[in-house]
Amino acid sequence: MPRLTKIEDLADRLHSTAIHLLRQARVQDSASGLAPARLSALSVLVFGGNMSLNDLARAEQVRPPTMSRIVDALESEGLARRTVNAQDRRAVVIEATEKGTAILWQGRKRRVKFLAQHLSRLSEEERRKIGDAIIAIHKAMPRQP
Amino acid sequence: MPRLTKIEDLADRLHSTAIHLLRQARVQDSASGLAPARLSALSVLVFGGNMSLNDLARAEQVRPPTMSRIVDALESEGLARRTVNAQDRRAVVIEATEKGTAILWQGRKRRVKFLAQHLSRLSEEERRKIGDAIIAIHKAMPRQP
DNA sequence: TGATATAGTTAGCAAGGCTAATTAAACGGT
DNA sequence: ACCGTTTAATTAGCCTTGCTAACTATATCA
Repeated sequence: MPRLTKIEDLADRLHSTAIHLLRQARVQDSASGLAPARLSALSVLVFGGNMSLNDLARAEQVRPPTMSRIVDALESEGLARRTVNAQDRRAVVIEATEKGTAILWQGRKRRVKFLAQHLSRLSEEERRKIGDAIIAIHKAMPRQP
Repeated sequence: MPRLTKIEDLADRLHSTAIHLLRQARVQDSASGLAPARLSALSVLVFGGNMSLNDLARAEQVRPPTMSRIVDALESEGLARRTVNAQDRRAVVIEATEKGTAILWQGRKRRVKFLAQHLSRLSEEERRKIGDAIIAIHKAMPRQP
């Protein structure tokens, strides 16, 4: 067993906690009837707005061919649509349809409600601590370019 | 836009923060040269100790056939081995090899070091807040049976 | 002993990750 | 104005990882 400094020990527990939390929240997603990568891409579209395929691939940390296929699936399910960008006719603009937006909001509500139910069992004080920690974590881990 | 209560707003931000944090940490994993599911299963073996295939599948929230194939891959890479359980000859005991254990520790160190580097930019006070929040989150989200 | 239950594997399918190669459009230097 | 280069997206083809259904082997128990 390697020796861990205090900060590394904190990092380790933070890491495990994040894994544990998302693993539980993810269970709610099956109710959407959408496969994980499709749900995640749709989420970026709904909350990030219309964007090109390359932008969407970058946001999801996958390669363009992978995203192209995911968008194919979303289109065939009527959840997103492609239009050509008039300024640059090589590029496409991908947008969520109304149906896609609605499905995504339902799923988001399920996840958030699930977490909120658990958080509601804590005291005001404990929830304040979590809020403080979120601010600190965002300070420590800046958005990637 | 739906109205969010304070608790749901906290849940939402907690959720996004966890996604963001793990997305960044995950980048470190490619250095291990191991596919994600294999790395994760190996991690359970190293930190959870030897166990049966069903136990390992349950721990990873996958079905036994999926885990059977992942263990096949780990075995063929010399990272884990199967032995028959002498008490119940239907069952197998899966254990990490020395090589598997070493590779896992290296990867874990990379992830933790990465997070620790970011956390080290915070004040003692901010890190204490994160530690407090981890305790509260564990209280709110109990381990699954 | 024989029916049933349990542990694991095999077979076959779908989703989602990749690289390499292709197509079409835009850009840029001469 | 042209031709070479770059860029956006897609196509083709591979691997990994998820699933269910069906099978084998062993254990359990009435």
